[in-house]
Amino acid sequence: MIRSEKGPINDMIQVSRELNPNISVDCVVFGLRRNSLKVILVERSFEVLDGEGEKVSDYKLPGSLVYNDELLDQAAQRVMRELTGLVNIRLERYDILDSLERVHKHLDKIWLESTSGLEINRVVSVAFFGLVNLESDNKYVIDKSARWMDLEETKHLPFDHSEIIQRALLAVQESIRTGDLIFRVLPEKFTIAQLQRAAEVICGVKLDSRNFRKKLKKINFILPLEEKQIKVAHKPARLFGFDQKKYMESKRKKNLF
Amino acid sequence: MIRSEKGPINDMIQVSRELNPNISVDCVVFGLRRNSLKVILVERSFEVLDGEGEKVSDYKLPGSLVYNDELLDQAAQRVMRELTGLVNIRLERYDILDSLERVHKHLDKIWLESTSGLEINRVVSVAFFGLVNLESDNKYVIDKSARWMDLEETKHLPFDHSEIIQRALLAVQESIRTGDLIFRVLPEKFTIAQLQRAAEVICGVKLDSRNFRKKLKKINFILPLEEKQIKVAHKPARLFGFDQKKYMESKRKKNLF
DNA sequence: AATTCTTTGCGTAATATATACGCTAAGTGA
DNA sequence: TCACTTAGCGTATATATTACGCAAAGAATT
Repeated sequence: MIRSEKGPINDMIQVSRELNPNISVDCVVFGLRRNSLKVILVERSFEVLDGEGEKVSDYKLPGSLVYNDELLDQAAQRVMRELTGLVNIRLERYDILDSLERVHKHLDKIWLESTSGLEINRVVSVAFFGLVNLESDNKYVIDKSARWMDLEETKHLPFDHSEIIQRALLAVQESIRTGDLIFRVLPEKFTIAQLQRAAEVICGVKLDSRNFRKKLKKINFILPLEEKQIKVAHKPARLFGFDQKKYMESKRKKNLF
Repeated sequence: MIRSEKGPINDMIQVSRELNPNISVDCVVFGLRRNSLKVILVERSFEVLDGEGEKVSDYKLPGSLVYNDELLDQAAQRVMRELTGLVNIRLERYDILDSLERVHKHLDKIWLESTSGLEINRVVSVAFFGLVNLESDNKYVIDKSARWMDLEETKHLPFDHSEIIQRALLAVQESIRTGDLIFRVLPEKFTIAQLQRAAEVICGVKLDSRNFRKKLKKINFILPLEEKQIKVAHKPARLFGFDQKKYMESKRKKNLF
């Protein structure tokens, strides 16, 4: 029926572990560049052996069925490791996809069945998002079969993956506003301008640097350090740090009505 | 092994539909009373037939495995209909429970297996919350095997249901702040005081009525009507309405940084 | 009919937060 | 030394938030 050329999922089936045919995870990992947002996709390249031997080669989100003895978070980490080579990306659940027509395209169904070795009838997928900085020291070099893709190139993906990405972007933007997500794409010591640029690119807005600075000064989990930038062709900026503990405390307070 | 006395889940298995042994839903439906919040639980009453024939009778959240041809939202509605008699409760997903130890108590496992007729190894559960007004005209009369329970009585439930309820309460409070949830527990035409009391009970706070009124006046999807209360032993209050369309529009705008 | 009671609903003043934008300071590189 | 760029402070204005005083409107009571 199908022959997988370098089917990534085939490689990850280990003896004595059972994939659950009903539960999967999909990961939407955004990569921040200076002026754009990328998303990581993996190649799906296979040949349909019935009929005319149609060759298919396209890209999809990294995802997989979940092992029966595996937590969803673990499955998401495994997917990233096995399909892209990235480890320890912080991932968060933001959605559950349960439509009965998720695997409605014939090609998608036979691909899934052949790579898993299971009969697939119903797959409920848990969606995760993540965010990394592609300009940082950690270069996030990924496997050959994976690619950092422009968001514009993700309009026509297999399954419901285009839709998943759209919703992930909204979830990331929301987390930037209210959470600590933005500090994950900053170096440990960062300048206010770096923080601002990251927020601007991810949320697609332009902010006034003077007011932005003012606002940050009264956030108590962003602490000014004694260090400054060096060797920059302008006034060197002060470096700041993110205080995890104080962040956790300030999270508790909620403004009700 | 087990004999179910009036096992509610037994009654709902229909011919020709298959329950999926890996996916379940659990529903946390809060009921608003004048001064307290209740939550709906269903009776679990059965007799273990091995050993000493231990009798068990306790309460749990309404929940069920999901049919293979059923959406999660449909499953949640079915659960409420079949286990409590309530229909058309608005329910929202707020969590996924995937721990491997969810069904760690022996009693819970044999109960689940006997009522479903399936071997249970791994159940990932999707949690829903809902909110209804128990003081409204619609009395929300529920089946005999279900009960509106005080939150304080839900500390030691089977499975991980106590924890699920705690998290549901936080999700409801958050939705009250930002969403339209509160309008579902109000009559179509309501006074500002009614809205305030609902918010106070659900969120557990006390608010200044004069400032509360001021705040609501500039929310453009809460429209003042020409009607007033009658036959109340005090100055009659103006009635207000909720404008779904305007609410949807105002939802789009987000304040970024 | 006058009085009392309760809740509505407007107003005001003090304080805090947000926004727009001017201007100087501090480095590197020419 | 000068030009250039970004950092970082200040100020003025508008908008929100909070605390609280008080009159108005109906029903119930006297």
